[in-house]
Amino acid sequence: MINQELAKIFYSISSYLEMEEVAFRPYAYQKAGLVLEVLEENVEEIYKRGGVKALEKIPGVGKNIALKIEEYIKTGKIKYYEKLRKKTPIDLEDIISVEGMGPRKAKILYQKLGIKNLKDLEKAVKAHKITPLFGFGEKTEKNILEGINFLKRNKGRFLLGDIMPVVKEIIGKLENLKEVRKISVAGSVRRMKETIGDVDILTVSRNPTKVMDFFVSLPGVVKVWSKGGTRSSIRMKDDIDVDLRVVSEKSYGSALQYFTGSKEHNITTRRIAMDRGLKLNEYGVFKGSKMIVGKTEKEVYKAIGLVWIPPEMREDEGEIELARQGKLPKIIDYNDIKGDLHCHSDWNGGDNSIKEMAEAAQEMGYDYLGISDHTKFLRIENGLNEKQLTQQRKEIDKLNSRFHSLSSNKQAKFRILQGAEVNILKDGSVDIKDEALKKLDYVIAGIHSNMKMEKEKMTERIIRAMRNPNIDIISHPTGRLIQRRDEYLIDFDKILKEAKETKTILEINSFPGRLDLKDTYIRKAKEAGVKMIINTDSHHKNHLRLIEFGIAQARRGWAEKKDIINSQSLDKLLKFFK
DNA sequence: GCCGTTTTCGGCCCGACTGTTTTCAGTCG
Repeated sequence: MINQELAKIFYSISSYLEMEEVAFRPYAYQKAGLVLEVLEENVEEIYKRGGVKALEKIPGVGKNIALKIEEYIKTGKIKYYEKLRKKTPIDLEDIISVEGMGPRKAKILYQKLGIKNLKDLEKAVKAHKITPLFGFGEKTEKNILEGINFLKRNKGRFLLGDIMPVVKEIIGKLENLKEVRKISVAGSVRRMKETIGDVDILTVSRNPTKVMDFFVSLPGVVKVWSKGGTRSSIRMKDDIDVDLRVVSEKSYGSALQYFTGSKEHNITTRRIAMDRGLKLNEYGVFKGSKMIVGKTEKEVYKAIGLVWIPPEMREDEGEIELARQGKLPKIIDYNDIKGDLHCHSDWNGGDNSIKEMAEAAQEMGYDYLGISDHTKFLRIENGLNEKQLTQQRKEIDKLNSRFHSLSSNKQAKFRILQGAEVNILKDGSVDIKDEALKKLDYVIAGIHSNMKMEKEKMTERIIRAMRNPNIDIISHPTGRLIQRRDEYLIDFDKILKEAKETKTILEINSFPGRLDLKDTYIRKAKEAGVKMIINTDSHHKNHLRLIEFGIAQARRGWAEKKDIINSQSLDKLLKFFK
């Protein structure tokens, strides 16, 4: 967790420096933040092993930043950062989280109007105080207000991808206590919702007091809301609230069912219990005052005439009726994915070489990996042109023949595919010539510009791309960024119809801030018979693990193995491409 | 502030879009 804390601080320093119009240094801090965010080894351990010198070995970390990491490890603070914040005492991170606001504008608003936080900003905008300022017009006023409203709608919720590492760490520590007999996360985390309000953990223990003592003194606890024998509530760093409940072993299953929710799912299951003359609550299933079952979820569901329902499906969207009929779809499993086809390498935006990415994919047990680097329209990502794609093909061929000569069966079977993530331009054409596209194993197309088009035009734009006989996959099809940007205006039904006709595959992007397609669209796609692929959009080998969140989203959308093309073997996968 | 088959200084961070500025600055990917 300390790596992520430092990453956040370095990002923030980068913003402050940008505000002060310092050249290049913001980029250096940004880079350090990026690297730390995905670094496998804890910086504390690196420091313990080799001091500042070892820290300097981390790419993007030089002497200065290494010393700052050391300072943070020793004191929990970075003086340089404190100084920057004191100099311009505003909630910069909050203010620039408003779409369209950046460090420069934040500085002007602070200097001219004394705006320090979102509240000040909202007040000033509503009083039309910013329009008279140089560089701020009516549209800016409107955009800022919209941005603030967007943030407000999503306040207090965290991305599942940000919460999960914290949850895993806490559960890992509690599991190691010999007093803990059973433990599981419940609530929206267990249902793998894309955003999370707070974390609920359930446990069974013979010594609740000891477990609670341990819980409230975990590292990273900033506040103890309450501490009791059966329930304690804490706030962790980054304002994440965590509840721990100790329940009795005989009620563990019903408690888990009750606290996993969703509320709507529980209302319906309780009604079903009532219809059968039973009562269902967090302590068990009761007939009169006699408890029938409660130890496991499976027997709880069975007692009210249902088969066990995967947590991701528990939203009362029809799953209960299917469970009653024994007709629940067999949704895709977390182990079903055989390869990842949306990955970037150091040929442009990524951090790792094709070889490193391939080795990481092999470690995950994959059979294949697709490299799909950005193409030339995206200059910042150093997008590849036709000639560079040909060169990249040579490298991939070389790596593949090297894998084939290896003795281990699994490795010899492994294959790297060459794709590309081309850009769908304003008119629906793409930025790479057809002859070059034909030479690739598959082609992903995505929108990375002009996102504010009218609904009809945007839909037409995507449809034209899907009709291109070389384009196989549409990446992040709706363009949303959770809590940051709405999806673009599209007629999704029309897109599904065209995808089906042109045999174009829609991506489920696993990045925690995207999850695009989202669950409800996945279900629609499945019902329309449109094939999907779960990809990570990795820019670093460690991102490959994010596949978990894409699979979770697919499960929430009831997708089965047959709906997801990269649950298939390489031979079968290749048949899906045009 | 980092980095180095161009090694201890000089380069890195580009181009489109937006809003508003009549010639460009800030934001975003």
